[in-house]
Amino acid sequence: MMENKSISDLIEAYLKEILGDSAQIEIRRSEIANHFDVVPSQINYVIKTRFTIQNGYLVKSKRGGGGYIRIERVNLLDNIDVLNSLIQTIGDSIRERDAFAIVQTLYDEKVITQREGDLMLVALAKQTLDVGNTDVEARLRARVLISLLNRLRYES
Amino acid sequence: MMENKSISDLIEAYLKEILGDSAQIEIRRSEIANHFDVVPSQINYVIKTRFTIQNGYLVKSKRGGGGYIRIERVNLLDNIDVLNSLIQTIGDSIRERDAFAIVQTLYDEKVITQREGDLMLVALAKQTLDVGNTDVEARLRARVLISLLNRLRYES
DNA sequence: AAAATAATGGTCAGTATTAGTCAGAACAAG
DNA sequence: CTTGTTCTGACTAATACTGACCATTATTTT
Repeated sequence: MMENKSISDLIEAYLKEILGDSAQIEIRRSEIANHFDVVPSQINYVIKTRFTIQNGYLVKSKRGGGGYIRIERVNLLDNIDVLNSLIQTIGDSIRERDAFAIVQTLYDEKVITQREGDLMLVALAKQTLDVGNTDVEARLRARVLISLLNRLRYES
Repeated sequence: MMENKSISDLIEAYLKEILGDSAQIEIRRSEIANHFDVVPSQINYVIKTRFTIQNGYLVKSKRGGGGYIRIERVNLLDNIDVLNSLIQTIGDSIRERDAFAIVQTLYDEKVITQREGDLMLVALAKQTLDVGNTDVEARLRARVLISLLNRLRYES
């Protein structure tokens, strides 16, 4: 077993080094690329493979003058099991009443507050998502609900 | 790491600084431009991108001798007129970035908590609402956002 | 008054400066 | 050799900045 780390590994370690105890860092893609003498897009590769939400990182960026890439460490919450099992029952399509039941479950399990639940209900309501096609609407609802559930897995 | 802000960011911060707790300020475009050593039209750029109604600001101006640009801070939900004009600018279609700006403003005004804002953001995100058609997506986003706003409006 | 001039701000298209995407080449492990 | 990972670069997208030209209002001159 060789100790030969890839450059991507070194970049990962470097970023985590300067992250240190900070909640977040802002870097310039070209600077990091320059520092390691690689093409800029490799920084995207490193971020995409090593700073995912599953690993507890949120990444945001801005282009143009004064642009940056911000890497933020987030706390993964411990309701993951509840959320995972709920996401599984959704599939790629869900009716309004079933979505509402899931929100109710979240509230019962104290994963969300009442107000958060109310906002979720509005976003999932037939009235809001109706696009004239019941199938499309149910798929859309599933996407919205899954996005919401995934967001509940962590906090910034 | 380093804070590499663009000049537009600095101008934005400066204007918000002198705005302070005041309801409004009146500036001279050429003065600000001079202060930061940029062309006057960049002030228009900063205002157009950072002091929109979505961001919670109303801007009026007058040309000619004694001309000025007035920047006024407004509350989105408290003021019926402001909310109506906001909903009007949303219309039946809105881009992700404009929707995000509105949610940010609601958070800044303490109308919603950070977590509520985060949930709203994912419900409005391109990733969530993308249905393969940009127009349909933007219309959906408008409906979701207006539903959420109305929910917040009639709650308090 | 009317006309000219001065003193403002507005618009828009073009350039500059960042980051993102994606397909494919290069490389490493089995 | 096969498969999965790393690395590259051409192309794309988003944001910032600039300057020439336009529009509006106030002031001065005739």
